[in-house]
Amino acid sequence: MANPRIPSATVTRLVRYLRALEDLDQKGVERVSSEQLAEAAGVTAFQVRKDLSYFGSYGTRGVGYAVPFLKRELRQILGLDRRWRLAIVGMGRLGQALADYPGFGERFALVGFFDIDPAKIGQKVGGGVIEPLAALPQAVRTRAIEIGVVTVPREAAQEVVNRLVQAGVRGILNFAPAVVETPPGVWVESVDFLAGLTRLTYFVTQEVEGEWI
Amino acid sequence: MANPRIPSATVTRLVRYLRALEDLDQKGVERVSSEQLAEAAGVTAFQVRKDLSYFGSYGTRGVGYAVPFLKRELRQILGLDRRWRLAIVGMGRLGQALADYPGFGERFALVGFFDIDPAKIGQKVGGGVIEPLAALPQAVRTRAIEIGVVTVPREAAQEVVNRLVQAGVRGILNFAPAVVETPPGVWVESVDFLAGLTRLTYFVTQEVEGEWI
DNA sequence: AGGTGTGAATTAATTCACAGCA
DNA sequence: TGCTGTGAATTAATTCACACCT
Repeated sequence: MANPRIPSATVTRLVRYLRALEDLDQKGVERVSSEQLAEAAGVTAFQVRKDLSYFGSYGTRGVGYAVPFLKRELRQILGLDRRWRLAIVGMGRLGQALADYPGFGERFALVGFFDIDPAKIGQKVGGGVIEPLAALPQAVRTRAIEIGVVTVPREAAQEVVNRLVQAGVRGILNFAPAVVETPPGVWVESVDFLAGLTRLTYFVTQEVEGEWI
Repeated sequence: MANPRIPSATVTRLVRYLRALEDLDQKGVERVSSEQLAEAAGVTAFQVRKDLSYFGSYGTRGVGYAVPFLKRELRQILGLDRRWRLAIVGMGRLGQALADYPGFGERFALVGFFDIDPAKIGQKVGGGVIEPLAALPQAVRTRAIEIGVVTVPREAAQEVVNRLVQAGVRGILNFAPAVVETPPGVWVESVDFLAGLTRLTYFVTQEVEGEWI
């Protein structure tokens, strides 16, 4: 029924299941089988059932899963049943793009925008104003910021992460192409498109050489 | 000596090793042990040695690895010993940010920028001009485009991937928060920051509840 | 009959221990 | 002596088969 130890790949797949369920829900579909959900998420039906079974029993035998119910359950499991408070550090092009990204709205509140460049301080972005990095510690406390989004250059990433950790955030979403360290209890997820692109060149190269599939 | 079957996690780590080696090389370091390289890449020394051993023997027992040599070897393994030709489809904010991203220069040539919005056609970006999507098939052929970068909204992603595949690209770097399908022989890597952010909320939530580490 | 939930079997990835070479 | 390279052991993840419920 509950959690012995969840494979982290399972968590990644839960996000896909949730997206598939949101699509289905929007189309008015009320029930899915593991087979259908698997199809929509691009995995196998075994995988779907096993993944869900780590967290509980959400389906009905002989019937399938109720879409709105499973959607709600997955949201809760993934911690999306509340609004997280985020700050972005590094208001270059990427930081600004994120500040204006429409997909944030519902589940995330962008409540801080920081940069070290004096020329940027005071500029308006998304729903706020760019502040100096020195204002971070107080902002994290007074605005209850839980997650820091790091969009600074590679060289500055670890230093910014340190400051965020010091200020008291619980998690970090790192966009810099760097391996950053955090103490236990502070989680990091990295989004690294250059690494993705390089994996791609590797696989394409292998395939071209035809040495193995 | 050579490849029985490479764990895909190994390929991901090779990218980190290469970055660490580039840092070390820049600092003028000429030799590293697996211990030092592991430290720099944030993994264990066992891992480094095992990962490298899938591809060959690059070190000297009792001494370590020669930095410039290993760097070159990893570049070759990862397919970075040549310049790849890319096109970006979807010239919204993210597409434009990528078009101007300085990190592309050396190993990637951006040779096409496409959008479906007539208002965008003809605008200048990065090193080129935005063209209509209808011009894609010919461009892929005449400019030998190998990789398509997809920066369109979620709903349009699969359709654009289909067109890129049809046009003849070998790999796709997908930024849309969607699971996209390709036929065998065409590789996809997805870069999905919303998925990353959701994994983060999951882990932080678990930690807060304190049920398991 | 139909489809979930899960223990067992299989396969994959990581960790370890140490032989082997400079 | 020191550090790599790798088979063997361990641990983790995936796949499967089927008992079980509606």
